[in-house]
Amino acid sequence: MRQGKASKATIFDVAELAGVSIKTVSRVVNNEPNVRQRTRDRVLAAVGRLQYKPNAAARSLSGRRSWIIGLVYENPHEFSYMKDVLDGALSACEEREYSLLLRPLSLPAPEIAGRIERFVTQARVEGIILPAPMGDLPELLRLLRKLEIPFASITPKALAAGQINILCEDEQASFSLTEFLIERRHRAIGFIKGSPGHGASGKRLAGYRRALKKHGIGYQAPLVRQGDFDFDSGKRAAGELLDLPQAPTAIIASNDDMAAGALLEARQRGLSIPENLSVVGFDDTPLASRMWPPLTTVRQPIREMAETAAGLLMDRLNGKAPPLPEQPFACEIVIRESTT
Amino acid sequence: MRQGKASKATIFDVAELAGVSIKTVSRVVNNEPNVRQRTRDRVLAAVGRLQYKPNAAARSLSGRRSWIIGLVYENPHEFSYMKDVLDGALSACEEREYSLLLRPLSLPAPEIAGRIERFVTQARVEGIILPAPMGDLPELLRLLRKLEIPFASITPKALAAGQINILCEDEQASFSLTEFLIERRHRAIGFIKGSPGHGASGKRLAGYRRALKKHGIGYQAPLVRQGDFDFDSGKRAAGELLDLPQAPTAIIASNDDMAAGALLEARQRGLSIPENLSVVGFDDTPLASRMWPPLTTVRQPIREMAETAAGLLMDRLNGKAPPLPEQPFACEIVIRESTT
DNA sequence: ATTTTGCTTGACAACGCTGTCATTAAGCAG
DNA sequence: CTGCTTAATGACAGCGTTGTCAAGCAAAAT
Repeated sequence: MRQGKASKATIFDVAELAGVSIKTVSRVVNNEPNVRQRTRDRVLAAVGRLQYKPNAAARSLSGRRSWIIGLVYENPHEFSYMKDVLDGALSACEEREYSLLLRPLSLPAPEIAGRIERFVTQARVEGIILPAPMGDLPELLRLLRKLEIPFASITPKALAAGQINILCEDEQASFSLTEFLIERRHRAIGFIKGSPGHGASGKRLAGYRRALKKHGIGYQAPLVRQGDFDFDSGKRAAGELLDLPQAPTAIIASNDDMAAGALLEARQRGLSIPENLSVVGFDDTPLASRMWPPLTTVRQPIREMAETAAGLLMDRLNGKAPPLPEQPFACEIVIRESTT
Repeated sequence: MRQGKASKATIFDVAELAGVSIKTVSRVVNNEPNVRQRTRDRVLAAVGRLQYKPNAAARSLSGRRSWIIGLVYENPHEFSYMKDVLDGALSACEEREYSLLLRPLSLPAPEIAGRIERFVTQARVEGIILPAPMGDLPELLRLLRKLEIPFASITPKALAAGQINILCEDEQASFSLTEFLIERRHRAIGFIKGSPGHGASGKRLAGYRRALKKHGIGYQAPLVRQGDFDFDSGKRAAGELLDLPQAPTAIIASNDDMAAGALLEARQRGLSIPENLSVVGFDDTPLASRMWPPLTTVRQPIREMAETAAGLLMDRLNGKAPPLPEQPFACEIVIRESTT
């Protein structure tokens, strides 16, 4: 079946109407230099009249560019983080007239190499965006370097210099969040870690430890529990914390979903929040503001970060000097009713 | 900047290695008939040895096909519905080696025509998937027909015959949900409608009315309130219902987000759920199972529906007789603790 | 044995654009 | 003016496929 009727005009039609060669049309359309203003106007007028749109396939074939970038992500149950990434990336792409192709992965993915390679190869993707936690997979990074395909990673873990890497102040945010609780007189503060492989997990724990240290509170291993960013793991970890002989008066969960789980566990034990237990999360997902009580959490400007990452990547693909090193994006504590 | 190193072999290389013409290679690669088995094997072997991948751009240009379909959606705050749609569509595309391009819209979109037309035209999209509520916009449907671009719509509102239209039993589901409450001895049942433009809104209300009628309960206009599928609107509408001289003992919200809003409003008035008020929603979003109390709601097989829609669309694009008319996908009531 | 038919295969021209390089027009110093 | 440099334009060859059509060839029919 043929494509829709729209856009039949080719570069030849435009050239003819404007009375120039197709190459000149090409120059104008691609904003190349060395075209007289008068000529440019004439061509532009013809383009407008004929509703000319360059044929992407021809352009790719001839220019050996696909004008496509890929977004490789772990497909999570709770999608709000990825929604923001998606929005940001899409908006950057639209601005630059790139297309965005998606490739969800389920980690751990044994066939990850094959899937990615096929993706890059088949779709002729020019570059790849790696939202957390993809940038934390050394294996994946190695593969992309081998394939010689540029990428931009969004992760709190710093990459090698020269790489496009959007950082977030995860450590600082966690520090602030912990300090916030300490200021509210909490001394026994439980911490639920995220998945081991995620850079954010380590950073968030580090911030917690730094805050404890600053305020002279001893680090107690039993107060730190392993989670995996999932609701159920949060519930379970909270249960372990509350079973402790000296149960914490506050719990920091490494994301909102686990915080919600912790909340449920606490409630099932008859504790009321925040009177008996304060709970905080990370990410400020829609869930955080809709549960009861609404969750104190940390918001990251994910959308902006993704937009920036995608933008930098495309600029680099186009040979523009990437004004790369920016300072990390700031997080913001959102105080709600789950904390005293 | 050039693309990665992967895949440099062209159809010529394969042809040479296999000792056949490029056309024969093309035939084999595209699974066309009339190639001797021996020849086919020889070509396939060459393809394997050279790691040959057809160049998508050349293929599109020559074949006048883009192998791309588009997903046009309203970008909602709560993305869980779209996540399922995305998963389903992506999986169907991967199976058929199509690419999926996204185009989020914010309704009402005055420039919708332009954005869609540019999308179709620029990306050379062959067909479009319309998740709810896009299929409910007559203006959009008209535009697509004008553009002569095939589409598949997911909506409870039936389209003209012959169109690809994945239906859901919204009406029936709402009926069952209402009946479920009636069986639990509720007589004054409030209903919070969804956005007026959405087909699902009408269907869900219709199911509610049918159930009331069947059980001899009079329809009372004040018990039905307008919402817009958003948390805040649910909270507000619930407030109106609870202000009624004869407040309902149960509230049906047309989606989970509004149900969460209703729950909050009720709680702020000191009502306990479900003892003083039962609340139900639609969609079974992650939110529903994470809030307190967990929400009784209705689950639709969105992922499967989207996968089917995308599959049918691509099959039709490829001239396959679309085994179109299936029966609607069944919904399932998920009973949790928000109802007595 | 000869013709017909249908399956295999190949030659070659598109497809619509960009890259390269040659050509022309314009600007400018001498 | 003239010659020289540079900006503006055009001619044309790809880019890697698929579509069309003709040719080859073996099996079936006469």
